Amino acid sequence: MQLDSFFPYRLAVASETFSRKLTEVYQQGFGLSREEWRLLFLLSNAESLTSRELTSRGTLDKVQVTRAAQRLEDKGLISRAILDEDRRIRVYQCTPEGRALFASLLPQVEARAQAMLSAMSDEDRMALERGVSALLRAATET
Amino acid sequence: MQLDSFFPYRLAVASETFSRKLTEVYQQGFGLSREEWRLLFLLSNAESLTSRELTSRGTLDKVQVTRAAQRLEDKGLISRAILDEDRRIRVYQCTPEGRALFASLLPQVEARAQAMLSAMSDEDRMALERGVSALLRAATET
DNA sequence: AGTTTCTCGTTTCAATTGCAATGAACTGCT
DNA sequence: AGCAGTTCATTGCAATTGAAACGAGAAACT
Repeated sequence: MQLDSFFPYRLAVASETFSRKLTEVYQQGFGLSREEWRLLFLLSNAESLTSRELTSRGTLDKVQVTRAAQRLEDKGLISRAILDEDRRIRVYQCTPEGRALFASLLPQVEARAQAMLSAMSDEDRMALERGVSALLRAATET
Repeated sequence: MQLDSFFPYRLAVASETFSRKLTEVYQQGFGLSREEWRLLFLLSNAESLTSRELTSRGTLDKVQVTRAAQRLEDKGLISRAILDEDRRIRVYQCTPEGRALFASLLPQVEARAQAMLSAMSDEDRMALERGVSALLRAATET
């Protein structure tokens, strides 16, 4: 068995290199980590989200949310408040700066992704899309 | 734009969860990290490999190789020697214990992977295989 | 009301990682 | 042979991460 013909390995490498090229964009663009990027992504869509919602929607546990949110707040990209009904829970919200940054960053990230995907044939791209969707289902259920 | 319809995100999540389920096997089986697993994989195929070859073949840089090899050596799974022709370079080799462990671990890892993949239809699985191969090419070239 | 139990977010501490610096060993040039 | 530059692996240090512990707040039970 060769390592580079071992499917799990190729999947990991493919995903890592793809991901890394995208990370470069928001990393160099504003020093955002992947966790911060994900939170900003989620928050820029919604009016506001609680810590609870952030941990359930994304793939981040509560510690990661705390830390990523802390940094985003330090950078002035999101705001953090205490929920009145339950004073344990935090409510996060994008600041205008956060929304502006995300709005300028998203097209760049998408462009970078497109650049790689458009190096593939239409059939390959469709196969990838289909395969990943199926894998996502299978891996989370199994 | 929804995060969970954003392809790069779904790819990352799919790959992470898939990878994590495999990691559990050699993690619980013998406390191996992914880097250690990869090195063991490479070394169990070859008679011996130099540090130089390990860094070029795998996705690990020289620091990661040094550290993963250090741990594998501590566990008695590989041996480390100095190359005569060039005394800077290390030659790594699986010990019998290392080979035995790998031989018992690989089927388990493969079984785990198969369990997830067989939850997919044949068409989806083929699409995934094809898509990932194409992505691997595209992402490394672009 | 008071006490226990549970659910949060945050903190703490140890382990891991990434990057730059170090030192050993080789190469090429004079 | 001797020196300058290069290529290795390793190490030191700061930043990141993960897991357990913590403390505040809510819920449940008496």
